[in-house]
This record gives sequence, C-alpha cells and structure tokens, in this order.
Amino acid sequence: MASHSHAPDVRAELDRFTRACREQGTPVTHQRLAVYRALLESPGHPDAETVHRQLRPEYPTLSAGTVYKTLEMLEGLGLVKKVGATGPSRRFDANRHPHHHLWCVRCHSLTDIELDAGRAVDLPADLGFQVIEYTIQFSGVCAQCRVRGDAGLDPDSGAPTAQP
Amino acid sequence: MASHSHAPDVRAELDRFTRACREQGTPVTHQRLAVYRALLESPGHPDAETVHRQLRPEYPTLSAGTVYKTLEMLEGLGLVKKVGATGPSRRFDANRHPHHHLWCVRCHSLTDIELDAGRAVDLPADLGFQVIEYTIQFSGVCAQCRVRGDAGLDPDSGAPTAQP
DNA sequence: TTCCCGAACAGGAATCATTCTTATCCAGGT
DNA sequence: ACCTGGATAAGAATGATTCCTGTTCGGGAA
Repeated sequence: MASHSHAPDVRAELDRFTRACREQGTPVTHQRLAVYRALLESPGHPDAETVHRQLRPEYPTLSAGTVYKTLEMLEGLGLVKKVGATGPSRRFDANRHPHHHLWCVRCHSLTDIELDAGRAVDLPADLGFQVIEYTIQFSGVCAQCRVRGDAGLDPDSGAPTAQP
Repeated sequence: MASHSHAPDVRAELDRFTRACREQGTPVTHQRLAVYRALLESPGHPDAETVHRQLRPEYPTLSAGTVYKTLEMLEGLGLVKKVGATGPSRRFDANRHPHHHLWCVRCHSLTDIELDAGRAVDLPADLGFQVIEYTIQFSGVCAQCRVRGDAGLDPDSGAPTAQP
C-alpha cells in the first residue's frame, strides 16, 4: 500500500529457510513454513498473536506456543528480527534488507523504508562499541493520519497527547 | 568518555515537572516526584519494576500501579519516552536531549549517545510522513562485553538474561 | 492554620502476552 | 513402510501491566 513496499520473493526465502534447516539438521515442518510465509506476506510487522490468527483458518490446530517458538527460531537463523516497538506486544520483521522504520504516533502503524544506503552513520571509535547494524526510527505522523487531519501536531511539543 | 554526558539537572527537571503539573491542575505528589527523580538519576533505561524496586526502601508503600501510572503520565507531559526495547518489559527514558541508543545484543544494556549530527537525516518528501524526531538504534556488542568475551548481565535491571 | 473535596494512592484482583510442561505426533533417514 | 528424536498441541504457569475499590492526601478556601 504505502510507497515502496519491497515485496520479498517468498518462494526464494522459504527455500533459504529450508536449506538453513537442513544444514543444521532441524526438521522443516508445515508449521514453521507457514509461520515464516505468513510473516513474509505481511505488509506490516505483525506480533505473534496476529500471525497465529492469520494462520488459524488454514491450520486450525496450530498452537500459539509453536508460533512463538518458530519466531524465536527464525530470529536465531537471522531470517527475522524483533523490532523494538513501544506497544504491548513484540513485533517481528522478515525484511532482511537494511531498512528503517516510520512509526506513526497517531495510528501506531510501523512502516518500512529503505533509504539510500550511500551514507553510513559512524560512531566515535573510542566508545569501543562494535556495531552490527543500525536502524533509524522516525517518529511522526503518517500520510494517512495527516490527511485525516486530526489537529495539527506541532513538532516542538514532541508529545503525542494520545489521551482517549 | 566522549560525548556520553549523562548528568541531567535533576532539580531543574523536577521544577519543570512541578510547573507542568500546576499548569494543568494536576496534583504534585511525593510519589510522582520520586518516580521522576528515580528515572532522572538512573544511568540506563530502567523498566517500571526497576524503578519500583529502587524506590521501595525510601517509600515502602509505593505501589506498582502508581509507578506505571506515573510513567505514563510523564510520557503524556513529554518528559519521558518509552524506548522500543526487544526485551520482556518496557523501558523508559528521561533524557530529553535528542540522542541515540546503543543496544548490546549480549548483555541487553541500552546506552544513550549524543551524536552531534549537524546534518539531519532526511526523508523523501513524497512519503508525506511528518517527522517529529528520529532515533538511531545501533545494535552490536558493547565495550564491556567485548572485553569480557562472553555473555553478561543486564546492568540496569540486574536480571540475568536468558542463558544460565 | 484547619477543613474539605476530588483526584491520587495502596493493595490486590484481573487481564494480556509469553513461556513452560507433558503427552502425542510427524519429518526424514533407514 | 518403519523408527526415533525432535516438534507439536493444549493448556497450565509465569511475568508484565492494567483495572478496581476503599482510603488517603494535596492544595485551594475559610
């Protein structure tokens, strides 16, 4: 929907997953494939419960525990990442391209964005921190919420004032 | 220790808080001041339970609910922010200077860093996203864990992480 | 200062997300 | 098709957070 939805090659990713499992002797089960596929096909960054709910029609006996365990296992393989959301439940991200996040303080949507990676952000070396990767989280108001136009939010306040 | 200045003027912040409360007719209670002070004095980004534990000796009757409510109220005032951590509990940040985060994937410490980035990171205008602020989260291994060479403990909560 | 009122508080129950436990079940090799 | 170890389903247990209720207290008025 949003501007640059980078559609992942689902089949290729599932193949990669299958290979990774085989390599380390881990069984490739329907459930695991289903969970990973659901995540790959999700436009946003669903939490475990959302994945579970999405799959229930197709796999009526799929248990929540399996979803949680599979997501953790996928994270261990480096195929998905937890994204640090401020909401009540953890969200997962199967987009393996380096990318950043747009967090709408109004509707709590979380959208991927791929900025031109030409410029890297560097850290002072004296910190001794070894960077594996970095993600920029932009907080603000998404296009839809701006169009919808509830009160103009002034950037100085910084406070969402999301009181119902 | 480079740009890692971590000394908010506690008294000034508490004054600001008091004024903000008075302005909107909200009572300034000992509990609220204590919670905010605890957060201002915490080097890291404690979760609600850590704040509660820290304050219990001084305020033996302070209840967890009050800590949660106060943190939420402080967020509403724009004085603290939730930080999107991937751990089990939410963490809070009373550092109101624009800053970024170093997340250690080993010990789960979360450290502030102020990159004097003269240049802002820009977003393509056609996204229609109105940025209020942005935070860069660097994931990697902190200096202590690199020296230690293995998994450590979370310096904020003191809770052992995952592995025995 | 003391009195009063409404909002905040403590304590604990309830809810939500996540992890753990245990008795089956199945993927993949033989 | 048969075995077997790891995976699964179901639900109990845990942990974090929110909700509820009777009591207490901040701070304006007398």
